[in-house]
Amino acid sequence: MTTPQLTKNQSLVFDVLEKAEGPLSAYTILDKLRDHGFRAPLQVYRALEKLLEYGVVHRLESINSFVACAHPGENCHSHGIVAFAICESCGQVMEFHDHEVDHRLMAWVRGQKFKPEKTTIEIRGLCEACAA
Amino acid sequence: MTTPQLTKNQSLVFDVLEKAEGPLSAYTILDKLRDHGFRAPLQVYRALEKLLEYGVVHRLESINSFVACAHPGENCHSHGIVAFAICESCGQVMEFHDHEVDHRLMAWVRGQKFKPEKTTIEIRGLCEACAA
DNA sequence: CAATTGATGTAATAACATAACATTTGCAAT
DNA sequence: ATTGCAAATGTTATGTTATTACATCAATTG
Repeated sequence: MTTPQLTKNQSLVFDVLEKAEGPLSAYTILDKLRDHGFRAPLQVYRALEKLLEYGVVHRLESINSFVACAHPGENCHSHGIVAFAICESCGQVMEFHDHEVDHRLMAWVRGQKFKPEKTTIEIRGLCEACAA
Repeated sequence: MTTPQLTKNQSLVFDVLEKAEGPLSAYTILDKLRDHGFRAPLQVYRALEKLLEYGVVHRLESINSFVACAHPGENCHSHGIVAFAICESCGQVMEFHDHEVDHRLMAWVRGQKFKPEKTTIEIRGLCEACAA
């Protein structure tokens, strides 16, 4: 499954996220795109919806923000569950994957006959630089 | 660390959550407590803040809702990372703990010298009954 | 060209959360 | 008992995040 050609709005939103230092809220993205004609939140949310679907952007549930996938070119959906470490001081996000974690979680849900659709793993804390 | 005596508002909020079938939003809790004199969101959020601190209530980040801890009497904070399976159809929540998952995640953050404060693991999908 | 589909534009509103400030309550120290 | 403090509460207003509803536009296809 490859990423389709992005539309104009999708490209604009994606570019903003890619150039950002860290995660951005939808409204922050909106503000950054006012000059490009964006006027309403929905323009951002609709683009984000597609970008999430394509796996090129992640949503950070615990901080209501969005971040470009750390694996440009690859399809993140194929890496198993994505985990994030989010620095509460500087906002920097580290993305990682751990197959053993995936395996344990999936073993648990299988035991419950639970059918997983979307899994969130987010660790909030302080990055090395900020903890010092 | 034992749970202190709850205040009036804290007790009211906690009782609502305990009697609920599943997670509730802060505003749903507010509505259920109008008869008991609640008028403003802050009354709910302030109580929730304490209940979260005491570990008797959990916040589900991915659905902006709150749920009573599944281990009444025990202190949930001592169980390590709490994970949730949330049924998107019926809203039911299952709470579980997996020490191996904790171990893997903590090993990863240690490697990054990241200092974790709060970790979220939420699996959304369909429970056995709803998947049928 | 008509019909369908997906993308976009716009306004309004819903849902979630906090800031700021005033007041009250519980309780320890004197 | 009274003072002083910390925690809890009450209230209004506002800030932030997300969606509904409806109109329009563009590309594709039968």
